[in-house]
Amino acid sequence: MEQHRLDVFQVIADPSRRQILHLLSKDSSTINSLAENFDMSRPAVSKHIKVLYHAGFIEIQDIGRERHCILKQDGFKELNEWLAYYDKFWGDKLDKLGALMNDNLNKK
Amino acid sequence: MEQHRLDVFQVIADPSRRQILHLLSKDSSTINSLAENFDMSRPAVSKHIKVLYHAGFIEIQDIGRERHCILKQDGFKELNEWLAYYDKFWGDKLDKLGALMNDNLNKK
DNA sequence: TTTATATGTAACTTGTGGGTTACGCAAATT
DNA sequence: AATTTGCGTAACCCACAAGTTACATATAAA
Repeated sequence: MEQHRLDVFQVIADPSRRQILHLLSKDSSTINSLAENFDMSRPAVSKHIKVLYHAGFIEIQDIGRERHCILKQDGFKELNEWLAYYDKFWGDKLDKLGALMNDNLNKK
Repeated sequence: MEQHRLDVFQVIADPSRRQILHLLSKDSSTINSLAENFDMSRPAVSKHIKVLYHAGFIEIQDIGRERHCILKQDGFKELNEWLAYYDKFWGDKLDKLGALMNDNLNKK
């Protein structure tokens, strides 16, 4: 039900959000317990959670009045694909260099 | 001589900058010829170039009055490392799931 | 040497993202 | 039933990033 699909690059641009992801990689936790790790207010964290959720970085399980945030892979995939394109670019560049060196070796 | 080391996440958060990187992956080019691909003014592109440069995404060769921009790997590395951490996270998670399934199989 | 080109930069404007406080509500606790 | 807890949201503020225009400079072309 994550409608708007935010720009994942924008989403991870914020250091606080990256730290939230890092915290959640250690242990999934609720919004309040996440907020304890920050200077900012609890509503601010709540906003970040909303953003992370809509970008597919976390999922949320409502347990009573608590919201448990759990890391989710979807958001990362888009980033991985973007980087893969450039990884390929660098790879190709190396290949071409290698081919060139081979050519030169064969010539003499 | 790239002094300040900008936050690479912030840097790639801008869609225009990502498009510049993409254009440069096709062909290295000057600032003016880059600007032709955009609606924004030439100075705006110039600024983006500066940002990309200081974050290690491009290098620049001055040829006469022209500045040739070439893709550079440094900036991407930091992103790769960040993502690698989470890739490992997902990998480990799968491993644990696999171990659990194995345990269950052995029990019966 | 005059003109055109390729660029950097300063000064300014503006939209918006990230913060706040104040409030409301439902689920627990007492 | 009253209170506390965990949370969402609305309304607001403000710094800043990203754009603009105007100007300066160095190189190339005429």
